[in-house]
Amino acid sequence: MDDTQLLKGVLEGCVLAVISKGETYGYEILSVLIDGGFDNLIEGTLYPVLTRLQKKGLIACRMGKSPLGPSRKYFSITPEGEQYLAAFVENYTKVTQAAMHILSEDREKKASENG
Amino acid sequence: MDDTQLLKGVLEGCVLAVISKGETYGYEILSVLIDGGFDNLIEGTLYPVLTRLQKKGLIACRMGKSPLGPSRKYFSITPEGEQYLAAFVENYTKVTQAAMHILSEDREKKASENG
DNA sequence: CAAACTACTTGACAATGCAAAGTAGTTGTG
DNA sequence: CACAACTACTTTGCATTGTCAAGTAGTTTG
Repeated sequence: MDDTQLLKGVLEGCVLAVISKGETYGYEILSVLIDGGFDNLIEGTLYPVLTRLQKKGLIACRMGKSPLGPSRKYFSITPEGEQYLAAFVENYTKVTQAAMHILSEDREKKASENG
Repeated sequence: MDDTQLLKGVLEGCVLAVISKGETYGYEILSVLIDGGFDNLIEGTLYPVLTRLQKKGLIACRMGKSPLGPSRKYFSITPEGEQYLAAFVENYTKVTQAAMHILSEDREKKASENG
């Protein structure tokens, strides 16, 4: 079973949600999401998402030093981003409920028609 | 807000779920899904999904007369399809829970840091 | 034949995630 | 300095999938 398609779009919202909790940077977001259950997430997937969110004006970005390695790009959510996030959560909830409703309706009906 | 990306992959599972409830055909599946909350779903989206499911061996197909219009393609789920559907539901539930967890963690934390 | 409805098909397109590789700063070993 | 390991961000090429727009075709009504 391939999760890839199920992440489409959801990932963007989740990245935005992580940033909304406080200024953070790519590598940290990556580990938060992996810990949160997005096991197979890799840099090549995450960073383009950040670029897109920035282009849309949903997050702001500044360079900052790291105590450990190279400089980091710190991201924070914009007012537009917060609006978008709220709308996203609402929308995602609707889609998920529609899907879960269809996926969970008992399929026993069919079986009982045979008996 | 554009739902398009959120449908990726989910739609396939939902179509399979509808078929699993009993033999049916494209136009009917379309109306079931639209009634179920997938408002913007159109033929050009649904039929390719059916073709894919068939190619994967998850559904079987037979031609049958219609009491109204042209012949219909009736679909029914295969044993493989049922296995796939069960795995899909489990998987979708996991991804959804991970996403909802991240999306719903209170973002009040940030606000309270300001006050 | 024409119009309206049912039903399925197809081609061009855009968005997004993934794999794989690359660029670069920092720290530690020798 | 040379080399490796770790942190951190970037880029290229690709596959999958939903949408738009248009097309094909059977049935009924006039």
